[in-house]
This record gives sequence, structure tokens and C-alpha cells, in this order.
Amino acid sequence: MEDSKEGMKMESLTNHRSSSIMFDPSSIGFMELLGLQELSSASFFDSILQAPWMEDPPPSSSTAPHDSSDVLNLPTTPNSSSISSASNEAATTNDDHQHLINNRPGRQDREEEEDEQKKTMKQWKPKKTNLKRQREPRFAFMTKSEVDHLEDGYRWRKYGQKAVKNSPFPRSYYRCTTATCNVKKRVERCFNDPSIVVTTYEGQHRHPSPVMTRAGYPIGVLPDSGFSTGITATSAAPMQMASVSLSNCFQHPSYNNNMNGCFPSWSFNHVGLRGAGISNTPQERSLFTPTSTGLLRDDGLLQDIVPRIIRKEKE
DNA sequence: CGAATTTGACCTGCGC
DNA sequence: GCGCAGGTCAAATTCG
Repeated sequence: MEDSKEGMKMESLTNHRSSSIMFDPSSIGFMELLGLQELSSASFFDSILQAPWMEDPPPSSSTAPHDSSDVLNLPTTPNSSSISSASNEAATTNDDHQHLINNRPGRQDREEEEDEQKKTMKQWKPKKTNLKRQREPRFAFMTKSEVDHLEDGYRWRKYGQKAVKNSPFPRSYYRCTTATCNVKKRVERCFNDPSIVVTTYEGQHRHPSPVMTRAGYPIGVLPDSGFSTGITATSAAPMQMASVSLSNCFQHPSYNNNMNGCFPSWSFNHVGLRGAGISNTPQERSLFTPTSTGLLRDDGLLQDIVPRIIRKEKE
């Protein structure tokens, strides 16, 4: 407890030395972002990594609870207009559920109204046979960072922390503080490489970033980059030019469907950005060279993380 | 004093 | 049906 508090203090004070890898565990694409403070296209795209299973992805865990529906219903990107009807329905369902949760009474009243709520929840709860509880599309990225909670331009309220099985590091749960925004994120450390933070976003922001840079641009929206990164450092958040070593994760002897145990199963079974298809070959890397025509568009959270040129093929 | 965080309890879904 | 693990709530606590 004391340590974690101090850690949070340090987080806000030092903010941050990090570099990031965005990963699409389901589609097997990795990017490594280097030099985030002054992110250049060259450094960004030269640093794209290839996951070890890129050419031969491991089968998703058959035991993962949500993977099949999530993967099948997953839009090509979390923010693309091609979100399937199933996903939209899922969002609506979740909103309804969230509405129920947010408006539920205190514990005492809850006991009094328990029966009624059970009825309500039963009404909401999808039938197991045809409709699983579905979630917003998720995507995640890895960040080499000394701090857990990285500045991403949005304000988050921590609402929970849980110990993770087989990991010494707890998982923290955050919710966007904007009233109408249901975006959540989870932050945890890779237990094989504690220097790597795995951040998973669920949902997309439908509001402007509340945190502005010194230049007046929301964090993650660079005026001249052609794309936005979302993990671009603020003036108060200098990031270190550093490369991320994934070897600790990828070469662990316990390598399995869940990425050497470096990540929990949900990372691979729920995370979005299908079909990113990032390659490490020079020819294919050139596909990701940002162009000057990359107009800023409101693609929600995704635009903060993924260069549009990469999202193009998923639109 | 309001906002944010902590943390134990509770809920839910899944596998056995 | 039971147990486990992930996810969430909300009272208590801490922080600014």
C-alpha cells in the first residue's frame, strides 16, 4: 500500500520515461514507438517490430471465455465505421447495463430492492445460449515505463485494483472521468518484464481530450505529424528514447497461447485492431510511412494510438 | 472540503 | 452446483 501510493506520487511527478509498443494480440501486429516526445515518422516506422508468431500465430486459447464472440464481432478497428451490428448491439447492451449499475441504489436500498433488481438484471442478462455478455472493442499496447498509469491525454478515475493470477503485479481499472464517457482501461505490468506496462482500452472516447499540450493541441494530436499517437508526451511528460526489449516476454520457456504468459488471456482474445498486419520487412514497412495527406479525423480513441495509415486497410 | 484513491465485498461467467 | 478468477461497486480513507 505505502509503496503503491508512493509510486503514484512518483508517477505524477516524474511522468514518464517510457516507450511503447502497440500490439494487436489477436491479429498479431506489433509496433514499437520510439522517441515519443518528438516522434518522427522514421523512428516510428523503423521501429515496428514483428511478433514472433506473426507468420504463424498461435491458436487462441480455446478456454478463453469471451474470445469467440469478441473476435467474431470485433470490428476491424475499435473506431472504424465498420463496427459490426453485433458490436453496436453490444455497446447498447453495455450502456443499458452501465445505466443500471450507475443508478443502482446504496447497499441498504439494494438489499431492499434486491428482488426487483434481480428481475431487472435477468431482463438485461442475455441468454447464455445465443448472446454472451459482450464488451466494447478492446485494444492494448505495451509501454516500457517506470510508471503504471501513462498520460494519454484523458483523465481517468481508478475504480478498482485486483490481483492477477500468476502475476505478482496487480491490475488496475480506470474509467474516463468524463461523465458521458464509458471508456475504461486496464493497466498491469508484464510479469516477465516488469518494466513493461500493458494498457488495455475498452471503448472509445466521444469527446475531446481534456488535456491540452503547451502548443494548444490535445495530447496525441500532433499538428504536423499526419497522424496522432495519443501517447505523445506532453511537455510535462518527457519520454525516453529507448527501445523496448521484448525478449523477456517472447522467449520465456512458458511460451504458450498467451504469449509466454507475459499477458493474460484476455489480451489476446479480446483486444481489437484486427488485421493490422504490421510487418517488419522493409517493403512492408514502407506501407506505414505516414503521408502529408493524413488529415486529422475524429476516430475516437484509436486515432490517439494508431496512425491512420495503419488503420486505412481496416476502414 | 471536494476529488481521487484504496480496498473489501459483491457480482458474473466459465470450467469442472 | 461449486469454486475460481475477472470485473465492479461503494464506503472509507487520503490527498490537494
